[in-house]
Amino acid sequence: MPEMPEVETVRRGLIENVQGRKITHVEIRYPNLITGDVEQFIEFVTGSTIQGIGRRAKFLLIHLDNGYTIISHLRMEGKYRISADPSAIDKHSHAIFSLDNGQKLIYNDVRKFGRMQLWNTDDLANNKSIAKLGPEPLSKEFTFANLKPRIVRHRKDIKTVLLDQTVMSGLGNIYVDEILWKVKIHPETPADHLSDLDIQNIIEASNTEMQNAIAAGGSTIRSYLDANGHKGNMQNSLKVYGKEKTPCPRCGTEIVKIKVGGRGTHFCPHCQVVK
DNA sequence: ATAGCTGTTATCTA
DNA sequence: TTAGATAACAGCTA
Repeated sequence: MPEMPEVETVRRGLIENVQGRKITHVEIRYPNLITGDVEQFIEFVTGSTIQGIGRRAKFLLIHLDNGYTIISHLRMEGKYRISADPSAIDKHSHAIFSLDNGQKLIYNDVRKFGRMQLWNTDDLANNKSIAKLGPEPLSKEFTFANLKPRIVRHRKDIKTVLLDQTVMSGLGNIYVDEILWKVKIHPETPADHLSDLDIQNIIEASNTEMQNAIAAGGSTIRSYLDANGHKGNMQNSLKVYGKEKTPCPRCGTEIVKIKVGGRGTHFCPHCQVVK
C-alpha cells in the first residue's frame, strides 16, 4: 500500500484520533505480525498511553509513554482503522488495540506482509531497520551533497537505486516512476551516468512530488485507505504510473510499461531516453 | 481455470 | 557490486 506520503497521511489521521489515548487491551490474532516476542509485546503495550505518532520514511512510529515505541511497517497493504463498530473487524484484522474511549485501533493487512516491533524510544536510531535508511525527501539531510555520492556509486539502473531505501528512503514504485518522468530520465539509465543537474533535478522533483502527494492525502491505486477509512486523491494526478498505452501528457507518445529490477515500470519512450 | 500481476522488504545465490 | 530468484500472503484480472 504505502509509500512515504501514504504513511504520513496515516500518521496524521492517527494523531487526530488516538494520541493521548490509553491502550486498555491488545489482541494479536496473527503472531507473525510481531517481530520479536509476542507475549512481551502485549505485556508492554497494554496499559500504556499513546504519546505521539512519528514517522521515519515508510515506518510509522507509535510512541508510548513507557519509553517504548511500536515500529510499524505497512509493507504492501497494511492499514489502520479506528472504529468502535465490531463490523470493522474481519478476518484480515491482525492486531486490535482497545482504547480507553471505547474506540478500537485495528490493524488490517490482507497480505500479512506488514510487521510491528517494540523498541526503546531512546534507541530508535540503532534499530536495524531504521539505522540503514538513507535521507528522505523533505528532510534537511536531503541535499545534493548528501545524495550525489550515495547515488553515483551505483552502476545499477537509476530506478532500482531510487527504490533502495539505504540510498534514499521513502520513495516507492509509484512515485519513482512519476519523478523520473518529470525529470526526463529513463528508468534504466545507469546511476553513475547521471549528471549533477540530473541529480539536482531528482532531488527537487522528489521533494515536490512528496509534498503534492501528502497534500492530496496519498494515492489510492488498489487498496490504500487512511486511518479514517478515506481514500487519497493523488492517483488522479499521476502522469505515468498505471498509464501504459495512454498518451504522455507532455508529448503525446504512448506510455509504455516494462520491468525494471523486477518491478512494473512506466515511462515515456520519447521524453525519457537512456544516457 | 490458471497464470501472472500487485503500493515492500529481507535474504540467499551466482 | 549487482542481478535475479525467493519468500512472506491473498486477491484480482486477463
